[in-house]
Amino acid sequence: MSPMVSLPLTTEYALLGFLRRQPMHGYEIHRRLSKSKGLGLVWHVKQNQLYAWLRKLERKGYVTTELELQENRPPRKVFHLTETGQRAFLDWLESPVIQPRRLRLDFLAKLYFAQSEGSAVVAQLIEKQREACQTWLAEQRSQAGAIQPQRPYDWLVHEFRIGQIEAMLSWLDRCEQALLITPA
Amino acid sequence: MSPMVSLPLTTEYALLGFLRRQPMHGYEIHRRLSKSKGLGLVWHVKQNQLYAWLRKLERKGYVTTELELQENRPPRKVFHLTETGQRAFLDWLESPVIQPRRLRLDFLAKLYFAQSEGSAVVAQLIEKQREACQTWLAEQRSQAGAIQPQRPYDWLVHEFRIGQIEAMLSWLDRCEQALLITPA
DNA sequence: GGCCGCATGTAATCTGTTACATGATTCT
DNA sequence: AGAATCATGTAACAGATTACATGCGGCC
Repeated sequence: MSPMVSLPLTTEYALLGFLRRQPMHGYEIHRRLSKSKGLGLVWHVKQNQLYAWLRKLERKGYVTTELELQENRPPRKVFHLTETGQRAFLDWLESPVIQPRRLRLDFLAKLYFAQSEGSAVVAQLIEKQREACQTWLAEQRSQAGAIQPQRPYDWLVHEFRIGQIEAMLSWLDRCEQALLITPA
Repeated sequence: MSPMVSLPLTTEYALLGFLRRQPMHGYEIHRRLSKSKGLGLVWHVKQNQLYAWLRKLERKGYVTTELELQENRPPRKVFHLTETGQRAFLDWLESPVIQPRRLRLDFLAKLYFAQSEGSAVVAQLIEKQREACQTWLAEQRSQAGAIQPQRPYDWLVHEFRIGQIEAMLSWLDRCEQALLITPA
């Protein structure tokens, strides 16, 4: 079902997503992420950590490197996505996030890359995530309902989560409208 | 303004909050946090990390320890809050969180401990946090408004944040009603 | 002359997780 | 007999952050 080798973090998948569009060197990836547009709005990486991740992706076989020599400039290490890397990325891209707090970074990153894959991928991602949100919502509502009135704090904790998830659900509707009803 | 010695994490302040109510040993703190009631709903700590933090708090002078010997049981290391520790805790308790994502853990923890300090503290904490939320909201709205229609993704990112912050604001109203209008 | 951009990295430090160690007692 | 509870910890590893290193070229 899921890939053998586990990459727990979004960060690494997001790097694969960048390399899927076109082979790139680390500095260039960092330059793009530093703009506050697109994924740069959501995801911030320190330069040296970026290089560390790229080396790790190479070690794991998700990318290969090619040295591009330049005159009067340091050589570039250009990273290319492998078949394995592509499969890992697409598996990640198509699965919804499994914790509400993961919407803020992980889901927004998935949505960003899904746009390049066409509206069918976007539509499916949104729909799967909506289902996950509805499951969380039902769970939190049932827990909130089971709380005795002597425990207002416990009730408020669940109410907080319920409010956040409800906001996610109506935002997912907005996503559909903005990305699917009006095709760019 | 803020305390000299920096404790960046909530976790440590929350420990101070526990010890403010009564001196306690590590195992007991862990036992209470393991119940899914009160702060245990929000904050989960691994046992060995808990011990690590308590040692750190002692090193920093926020707590002192006293060994409580028992028959047929391992001795307990009982932690007492110092003056310094108390001041650090109260400073933390009264300040709102400065990033929206900090509501989920940090603010809920502050609110939990504020309850023991009386309704004036609760009321002030909620009010300060409301103001912070309104500032964030205005900021996100102005950024969302400045986006060109060719960039629906960027707009959605801000819309996501706006929705989350709005939900926080109406939840803060619910907090006032649940904790202040109907006094426990 | 000094700083910024290009392009890559190493080293040290901090925080957190996992797994393991101890050793007595009480529960099943 | 084996597991769970009490009570504390160590050791090893994973992740991220900070600071520092290199070395050339162009700009002010």
